[in-house]
Amino acid sequence: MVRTRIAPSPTGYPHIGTIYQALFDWAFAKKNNGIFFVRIEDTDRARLVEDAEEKIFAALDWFGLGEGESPRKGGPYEPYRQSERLEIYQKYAKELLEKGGAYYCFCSKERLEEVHSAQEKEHKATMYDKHCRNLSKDEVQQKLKEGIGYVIRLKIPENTDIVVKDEIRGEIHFDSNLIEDTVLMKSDGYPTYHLASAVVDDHLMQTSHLVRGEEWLSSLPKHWVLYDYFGWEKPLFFHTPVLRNPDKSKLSKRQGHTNVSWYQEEGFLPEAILNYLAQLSWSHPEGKDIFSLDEFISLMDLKDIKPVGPIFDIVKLSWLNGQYIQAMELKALSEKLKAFYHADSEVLKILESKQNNALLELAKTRMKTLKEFKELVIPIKAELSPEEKEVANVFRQKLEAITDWNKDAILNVVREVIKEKKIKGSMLYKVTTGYEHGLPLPESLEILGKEAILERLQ
RNA sequence: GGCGCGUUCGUCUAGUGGCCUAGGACAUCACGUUCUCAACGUGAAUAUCAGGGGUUCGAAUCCCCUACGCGCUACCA
Repeated sequence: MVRTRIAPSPTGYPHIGTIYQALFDWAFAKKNNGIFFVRIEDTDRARLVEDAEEKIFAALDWFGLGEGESPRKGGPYEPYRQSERLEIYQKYAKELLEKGGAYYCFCSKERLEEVHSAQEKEHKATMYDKHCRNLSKDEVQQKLKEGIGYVIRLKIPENTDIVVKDEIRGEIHFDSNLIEDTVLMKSDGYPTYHLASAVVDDHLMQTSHLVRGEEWLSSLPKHWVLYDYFGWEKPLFFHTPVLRNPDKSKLSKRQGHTNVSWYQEEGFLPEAILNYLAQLSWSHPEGKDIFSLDEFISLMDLKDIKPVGPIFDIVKLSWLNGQYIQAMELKALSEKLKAFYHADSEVLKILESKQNNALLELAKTRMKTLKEFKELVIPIKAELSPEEKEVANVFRQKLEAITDWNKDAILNVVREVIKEKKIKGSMLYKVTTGYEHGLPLPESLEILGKEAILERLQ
């Protein structure tokens, strides 16, 4: 049984990188008739954002990446929210303590800082010096009795070569002496990612293929050791590359757009974004750039993901989005636009008018995002120069003289004015729409009607 | 500093020892169409396959070194 998951932490609003992960998880589960589930990792109480969880699910729904099991849907491995699973982690931490795979650590923050700065001075790896690793049972009992705060740390074996396997990159070796005895249980009683997510929950929830960001690769040896201590079978690990800014750093708000909400506000289509994301580190066997989700599901495989961090190219995404818009049925496009402009009565009025379809047909190839629709159909008042005013006047008079209002007659007028006034076509657009370019004048003027146009040219 | 991962046109990529004098897509430029802008069509330019050593009759493809980029180096995930 294939079981994949995303495990977002509600410390911020939905990130495009989370969707990128979810896409591969979701598609792979679909492909294998498996389950894609969502677990909420809310163990970092300090950074918790109240409505973040709700927003994550809303984003998943918007993209159509629905999950089989989650806090909102329930499932056989409930609960799916880590803050509700505390006893479970405590139980396993205790088990590990008994097995000798972990130990109590009573070191103060101050002591840890001293150790780190001393190590830094000597240019050594900064890591816990295992000070509490060999405390005797009595010493531990004594300190516990005294009520000294503690954390539980993982006991990494010494002097061994830890060989882990990432399904995308192959075997990777780590010197165990360079792996820190990491904290498993914090002093507040909450577990860290290493204990809770990577190991206990993914084992208990039967994750078969674990897809996560490359930033976790460095801690894979810790998870490996943990699985071995518990004697559990490991999932297959796939570390996906991180999405990057144009300067190659990790995709950030400063340089790129990380929030899903930004893409929604700009009028990108979820299916186009998914298509873009899919072809970033995976490529269609026939070299296609545009392919459906179904096609992706049937052709993709997690091991075909490339380990190279791609730069997020908003220009190519825009092109793809434009292609999707062009390929849409008018009716579907109209619905999308209505939803997008639900709060904009001016645009809504046009979308609900009789001329809607004719206008959409003209607009279709001229917008890369839904947001660009508005300037194609809603004119603005632009400051006109004396020359432009004169052109507007002539244009108006000639249009007024048309008796049979149709695009051919309008086109004739357009040609005449351009010739007589020796102007470029763009000036005519400016005097009628406020923009230097827009929907073809003959067709759009015919659709809008003589009255409306004459009034606009006043 | 240490450890790990990575490196093919500006960008996303194809490529797994001979089909590669490296293919496609976006972007760029030109031409066609034309009432503007797009769309569409045609074409052009852009990569000594990070650099250097090997292995081989033959390497973008295998090995080693170096450089560079990125990630990790928290009682965050």
